[in-house]
Amino acid sequence: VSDSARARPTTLADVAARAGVSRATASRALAGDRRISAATRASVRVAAEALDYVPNAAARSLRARRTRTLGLLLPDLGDPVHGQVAAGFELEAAERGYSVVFVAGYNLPDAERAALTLFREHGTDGIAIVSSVLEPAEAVARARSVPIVAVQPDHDGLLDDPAALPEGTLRLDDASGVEQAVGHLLGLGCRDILYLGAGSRASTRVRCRTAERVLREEADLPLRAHAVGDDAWRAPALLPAALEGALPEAVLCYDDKLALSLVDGLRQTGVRVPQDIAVVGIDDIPFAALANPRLTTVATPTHEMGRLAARALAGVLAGEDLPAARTLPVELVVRESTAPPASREGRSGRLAVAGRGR
Amino acid sequence: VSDSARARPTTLADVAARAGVSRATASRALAGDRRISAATRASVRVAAEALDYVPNAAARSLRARRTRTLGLLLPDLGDPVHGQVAAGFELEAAERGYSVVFVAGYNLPDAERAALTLFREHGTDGIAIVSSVLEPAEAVARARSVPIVAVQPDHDGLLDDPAALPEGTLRLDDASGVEQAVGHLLGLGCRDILYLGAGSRASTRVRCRTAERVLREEADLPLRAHAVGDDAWRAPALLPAALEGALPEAVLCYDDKLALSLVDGLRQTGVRVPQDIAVVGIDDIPFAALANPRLTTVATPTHEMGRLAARALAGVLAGEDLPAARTLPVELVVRESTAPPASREGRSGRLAVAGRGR
DNA sequence: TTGTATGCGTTATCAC
DNA sequence: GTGATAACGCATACAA
Repeated sequence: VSDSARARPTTLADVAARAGVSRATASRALAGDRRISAATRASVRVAAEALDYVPNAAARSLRARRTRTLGLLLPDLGDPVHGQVAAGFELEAAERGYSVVFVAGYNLPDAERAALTLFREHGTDGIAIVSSVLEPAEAVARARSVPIVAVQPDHDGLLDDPAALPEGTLRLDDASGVEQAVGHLLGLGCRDILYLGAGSRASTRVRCRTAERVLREEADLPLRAHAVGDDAWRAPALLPAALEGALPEAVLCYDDKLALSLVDGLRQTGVRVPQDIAVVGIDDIPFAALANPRLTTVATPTHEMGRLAARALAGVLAGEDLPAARTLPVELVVRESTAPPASREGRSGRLAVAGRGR
Repeated sequence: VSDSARARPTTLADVAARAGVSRATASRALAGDRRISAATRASVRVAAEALDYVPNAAARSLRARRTRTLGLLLPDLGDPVHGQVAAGFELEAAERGYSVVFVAGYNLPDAERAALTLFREHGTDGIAIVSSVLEPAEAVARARSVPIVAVQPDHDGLLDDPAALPEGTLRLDDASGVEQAVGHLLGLGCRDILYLGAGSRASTRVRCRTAERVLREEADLPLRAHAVGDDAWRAPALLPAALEGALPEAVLCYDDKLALSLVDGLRQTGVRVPQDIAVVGIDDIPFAALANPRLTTVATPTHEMGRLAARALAGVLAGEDLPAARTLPVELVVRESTAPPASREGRSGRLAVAGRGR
């Protein structure tokens, strides 16, 4: 923190002076403008180097009317899934010369609105919203004609019309994931299946519906369902109670966090997975593969989804069209937490054992 | 994306015109300047509201020479620990009216340098660097007199002079954590202890040294040590080999990721934790508590550390002094992955059983 | 190929 | 209490 360091930062004018050219020429030279002679370009570059010149982004943005900045709104940076999306987004953005402003919205509509306003202030050239609870129409309106892509949206309208997604939307093939999971359980011979949801927003309800439909169509069986709070996974001991007393043969959980927590809660009550009950998660976070038993789950390309979001925005800003809404494939990974109920004669555990399957 | 939306955004001049005042007055009114009459302030506010005015951050920054933006440099947004730090940082920053630009540096010196240059371009008012491999002196120099705090630094100089940390540095009490962990293992009766490091940067070596010292001082025992790559935790099956053939009584791992992965790898080879070997991690990520066996680990206040970093920067920008380097307390959480070797008569497993303790 | 001049939207300095 | 005006640092339309 020396005095000289505190001095006024070097500007383009300084560089121009040192190179003996006008500011305009210096500007063009540093931009690599082919109209400037190679010799001049080189000397300007040398001067800039010597003075340790770094352009002022604010001034550039003000003049150029673009910031080379992207905004990313997501529920929570600390969440393993969203962290992964964020990492992919930042990586792709950086590779394309964009920096990223992150805002956490915690699934709060007002926080999300505030984030979009913040992006407007900062003049972000593009916006990605992950798992947003705002209706797409509102989000687009608030983006003020700045390109926006929705990643795995979670607004209520999803329930009414899942197909009506704006351009640029990126989502996981939840339906396929749930189908694969339920199909797997059915193949194992499970008939009494429960869906354990987290929260009551659209995404969990859509998954529940899909599970219900698949179970009905493929086996003419009813689905049991129960929902716990968004943070219920933090209290594993309370989770077995969500199984409604009667232990199902299998549980499909909203995500891996919940599944891993449920497995732990069950262990506390003496219920063994998969011997007494099968558990499936969704996401395939790294710890799903390290759990004991290793978790059977639906692998989702979260990092890639982040990259694709940034790539789509960079594409638009490079003059391309925003790609049509896209659904990314997911794949069931069968591990140890699921097994045929055949192996479950003499199930143990404090919970009552009662099949509700027909 | 209507044409009207694409139109030039409303500026302060528009607001001023609508309110029938000058731009200067409008600016002051919106800033809540007490010299402007309450009536005028109100009418300007109404006009701004009506026109949906949002100030232009670039223009403001250019003129005001501050951006109300903070830069956060960390190794990887997708990592559970750093994600937690990032979440805390963003939360505290937002509460204090700062937005955050994130850059991932992946422990690459050049990437970290580039990030600091980026922050300079953007004129961030403050900078936090998490787990940076740059020497503090270089980081401070590159910050160009912008306040900078180092969170849990990881530069090589740490090895020579752990005490020489610049103001504002925030770090975990690694020494205490390792002491508690080793003390716990010693108390359990473990004599043959191995430290399993990740990578070869300073932080893991410091932990190794501390473990060595504690073991020597408290029990006059030698420490075995082995290091695997930064990403070795992704391949659990390969980890047991790092135990050097002879199964130690206990393993202290660089972090929870590695510990959980090791436990999984051991399970594949038929070695039971904690019956055959005790495993301790560091961090207490959420999944440490959900593992089977639940992981004994050193809990670190990662989210809080992020908050403190943002708070320190906001404090400096509000005129306070940068707080002195601070070491945050950590606490051992004893769970299921550690047990007395007494219970280990007849250890099983494919690995040779050979104590090297005296 | 290079230079001159202007304006981006805001805040701050001065005057009234 | 309010208004005119300058300046922040850069990119670009226009001139040469």
